[in-house]
Amino acid sequence: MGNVTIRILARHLQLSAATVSKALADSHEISGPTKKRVLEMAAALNYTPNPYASSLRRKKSRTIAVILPEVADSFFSQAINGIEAIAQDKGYHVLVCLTHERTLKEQAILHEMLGGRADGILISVTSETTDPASILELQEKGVPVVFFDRVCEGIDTARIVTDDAQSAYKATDHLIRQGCKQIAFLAISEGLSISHQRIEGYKQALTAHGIRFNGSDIIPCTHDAEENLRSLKKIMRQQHRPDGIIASVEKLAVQVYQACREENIRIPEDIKVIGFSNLVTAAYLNPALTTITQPAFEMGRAAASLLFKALGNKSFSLSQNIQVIPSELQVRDSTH
Amino acid sequence: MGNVTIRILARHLQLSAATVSKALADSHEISGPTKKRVLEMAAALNYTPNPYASSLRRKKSRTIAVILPEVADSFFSQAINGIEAIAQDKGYHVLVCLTHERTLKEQAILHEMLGGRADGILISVTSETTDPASILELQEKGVPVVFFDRVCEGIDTARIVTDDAQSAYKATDHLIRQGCKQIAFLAISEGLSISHQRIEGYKQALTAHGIRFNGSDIIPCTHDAEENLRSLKKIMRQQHRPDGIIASVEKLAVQVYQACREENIRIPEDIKVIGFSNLVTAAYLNPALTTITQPAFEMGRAAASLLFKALGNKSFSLSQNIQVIPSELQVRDSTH
DNA sequence: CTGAAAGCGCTAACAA
DNA sequence: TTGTTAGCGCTTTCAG
Repeated sequence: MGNVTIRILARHLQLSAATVSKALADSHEISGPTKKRVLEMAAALNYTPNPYASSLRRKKSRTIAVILPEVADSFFSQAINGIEAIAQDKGYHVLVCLTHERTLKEQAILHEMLGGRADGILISVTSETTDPASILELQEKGVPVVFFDRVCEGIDTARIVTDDAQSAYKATDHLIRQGCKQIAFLAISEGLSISHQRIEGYKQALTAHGIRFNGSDIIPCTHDAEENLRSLKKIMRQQHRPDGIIASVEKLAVQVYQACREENIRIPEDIKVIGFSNLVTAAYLNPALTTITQPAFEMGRAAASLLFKALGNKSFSLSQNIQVIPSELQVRDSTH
Repeated sequence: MGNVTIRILARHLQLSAATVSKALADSHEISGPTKKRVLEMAAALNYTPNPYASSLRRKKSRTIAVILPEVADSFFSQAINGIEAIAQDKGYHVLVCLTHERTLKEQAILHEMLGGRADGILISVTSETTDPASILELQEKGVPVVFFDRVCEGIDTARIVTDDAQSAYKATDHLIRQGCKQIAFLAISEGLSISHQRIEGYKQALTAHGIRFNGSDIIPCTHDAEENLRSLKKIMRQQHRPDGIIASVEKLAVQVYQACREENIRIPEDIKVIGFSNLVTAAYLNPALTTITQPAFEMGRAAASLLFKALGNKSFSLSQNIQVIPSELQVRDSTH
């Protein structure tokens, strides 16, 4: 490819490769005039460094990996935006790796990271993840790992989360105050800590209002939209249909609307709905959806910032570093 | 980091590094038993290859870069999902680079790519991009570039687009048939080919129906939501308010809803609205939004597939390779 | 079928 | 302040 390398630059300048390298790195060992000459020649020959040679030599990649279940919902999209913004600012690159909610894929990706592809990892685990082994392994290798949103128990590292339990409490409390007597909670994988937290908050709110918790009000949902829709519609047709629903993730909220429409159930008259969601369109839905809005962008930024702190300062400990960024209850028509 | 390298593996196995390398690559030069021994040892020592050493040596990174304006809307999110799916399948990694709609940032990223960070590029240009120079430069270096959605004129390479002109035609035609007499077209940067195409389709539909095109019905919009909202509200307050609106990108559709609400304009009674959008919630908006739905995921997949074809076969020419994946008009209440 | 040797492009000791 | 040298970990001739 006749690529221009540091050696070629050096030859043109009658300098050594080392000098050129240092000059490009703006090292204090190099004189002003030389730096200037080097920079000019680099521009003239359109020099671009080979990042992999540098990575190999320095044993750092200036790349972070973001490992996510999927990028097709508002939360993760917004989070990526936040992460990328910080990374770009620090001169880092962002590798996006999707697990498609599969632990196996996740483990494969994590294992691969042992090779040093990324200097640090931001991860939101799959809903199946239970085994922390591959993450521990990375940590032992000295690769900092920061969890955001979906954390994995059994690993002591930084976590950026939102106040899941409290938010669920607020949501439930709100529904009860709006007159709901039987509130269904649409849950994804119970293994997931956010799921667990949200369920806890839900239970506590029930208790606080003297309502007995009924296990069958927790509706386990899947990642199969069709399947969810079927179960939701079935619930809507029941004798004792719930009069309130909490959708613990964005997709489920949309599916509730769909189920209600297909079964001719009116929101909020027949059933009140609240969703954990970052939909920009929440206010314009029919009816406007009451949401627990998560600070996705901020969580992304916070997670990345923390990771870069760890990257910049080897003695900085991520351990026990838990940041809780509160979500916001935005009351709209679906719970009137 | 006491990392286990091919040399260490070799020492443990009493083999040479070359043999181990070949065995790991499943080379036909290596005997079955040896391969097996190597693989077992690799697993036992938890060997993970250093991707950068390999990249440096082979001059390919098994990485593609996706360069996008932003990832915060449904179209690009879905596209990334499609791209990542294919890339993962091919054993490639995906670097996501955001330009934040800035040409300068875009050029910097593109220029950096000359260093060989990625083997191929998928790009959807910013709305400001006019200068194809940095992209040409990459092509000259032999880095395949595939455009998707937002293409840049003046460069001969593969493009995955949707039928922008036709879609806009259909949208306009639909509004006219629904009785609209004055249709406003909310445009983003006119330099952008998709914008241009869509405006063309709009004009043609007007002409086909014998309606005179009025330049002031093209409303230029920005990336500043506040600003757009202000201009939209101003339009809503006009004497001769349009009775139909085409939002040429997703964000603008949402802003129209907002403006209408704040100005007490009823959709579809006072004004009919249609949006280019991939919102999963379109059907549940108030009123349900008539959309031109783009095949985002498919476009992502198609773009990635094409790129990998070029990557896999150096003699495969991306030139003149234009794939048009049609969008779909989904009629809903906002144009009734 | 296996191994020795060279080198991808860069950087970091160390010497001058 | 600049240069020499070695080597990051891997792959690829080429020789055995």
